[in-house]
Amino acid sequence: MDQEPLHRRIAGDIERRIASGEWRPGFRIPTEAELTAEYGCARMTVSRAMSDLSARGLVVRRRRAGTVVAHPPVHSSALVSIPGIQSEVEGRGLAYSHRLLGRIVRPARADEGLGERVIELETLHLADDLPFVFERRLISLSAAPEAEAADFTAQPPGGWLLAHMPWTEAEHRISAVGADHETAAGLGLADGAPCLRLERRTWRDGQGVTWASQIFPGAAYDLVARFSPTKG
Amino acid sequence: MDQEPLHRRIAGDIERRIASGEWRPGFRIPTEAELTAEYGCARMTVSRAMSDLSARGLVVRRRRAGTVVAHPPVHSSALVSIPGIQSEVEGRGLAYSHRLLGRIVRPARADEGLGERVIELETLHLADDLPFVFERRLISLSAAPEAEAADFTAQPPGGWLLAHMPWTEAEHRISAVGADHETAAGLGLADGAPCLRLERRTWRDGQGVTWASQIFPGAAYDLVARFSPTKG
DNA sequence: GAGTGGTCTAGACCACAAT
DNA sequence: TTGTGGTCTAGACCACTCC
Repeated sequence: MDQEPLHRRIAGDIERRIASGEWRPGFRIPTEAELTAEYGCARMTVSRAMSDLSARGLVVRRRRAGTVVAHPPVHSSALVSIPGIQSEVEGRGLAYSHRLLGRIVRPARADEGLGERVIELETLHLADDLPFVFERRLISLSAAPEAEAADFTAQPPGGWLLAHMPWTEAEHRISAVGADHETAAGLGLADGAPCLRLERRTWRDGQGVTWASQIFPGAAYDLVARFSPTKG
Repeated sequence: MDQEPLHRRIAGDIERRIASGEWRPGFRIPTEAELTAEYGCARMTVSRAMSDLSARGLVVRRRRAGTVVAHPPVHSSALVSIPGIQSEVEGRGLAYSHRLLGRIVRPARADEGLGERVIELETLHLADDLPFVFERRLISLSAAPEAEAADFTAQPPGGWLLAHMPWTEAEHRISAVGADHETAAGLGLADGAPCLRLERRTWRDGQGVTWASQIFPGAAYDLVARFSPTKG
């Protein structure tokens, strides 16, 4: 009967009226006192429902002014799923494999933000033995000294890092580039073919751990982002 | 002194210990009862702090088992900011303008999911009078009949829609493409130059409203996504 | 069975902003 | 001034699930 908590029922009722267009952006929602009376519950229960809606950006609450339905964002944000390559490949029902193309250890440049020494790796990721992603990666040996002894032919760098150095902060940059000669050769494309580049930087406790540039053939790959203000 | 609510101070304290690595993934956090004693407050206050952390994915809570620090996601998601072009341009301190290059009204194709008739628009967006984005857009005249009479030379289609048909659901697709001849001409690029394509579909209450394909010069544009499990 | 989180109550005081 | 949300209390009962 009563599985759904009351605060979620209240939030859901309001959400439905917003989604259906019955309550348009700018519409002033009943006050907590009114909703408390309507549902016959304590004010804190209504308050929790409204706080949840507010946290999800569906409504805007201001003291004295009351609660109004939010306007859809001009600068909208959407959750984009940043794929782990291996799980991405396997999720498509293909066999994942990888080849380590290059590995050197060298001093880090100051602008790399990765400490004193880095290991520099080039990896080709394959799906059913066909090239899928060309990856260049730097790993900070200050942050992850164990990386110097790791066998990156057995485990790709991304997987190794996930297991050994979980990050606490990440930044991704998505851009379009033409494949340079080396990348084009690795992926079997024409020089200059449009590719999606995903750059990823991660930190652990403020210290730079790794930088990676992953290049996907443009024709074969999409990032999809969904945003639904009414569905979290 | 006491501006910060107690529940946020509690959440912040815990967050800091997770971010610093003091409490690693899997670590079992003190129970609500223990935290209640530690902070000398009511249990609901602690509960709210922990619920917030849980909603943000920093911790996982299970009855009887207690609350543990969450493992970082394998398949991570990040919030990517999807720009409104005008605000993007103005945010860079440049002057925004636009030119309507084409406009026709025609029957919709079934696979477009936009009702019976659509208006098809081609718009060039400029920053300081230099081409910045080439946009192709379809607007459903079933969902937005007023669009047929709108003056899209005065207001760009995106801005008009935001004002007249706020969406409730959106999907974005990010990919890399080579500029076709028309796009290249519009943006002043060589044919086939790598570009970032942002496709956007929006719905209002389940009904398709618009589809847009916005093409950014690859060299001039990045989408940035940040993810920080410790900072929301 | 007992420890844990999930929800809810019926109050209270305070901060803020519109009037 | 006063209406509104923001926070907090000190309890309570319940639902899980591990032991």
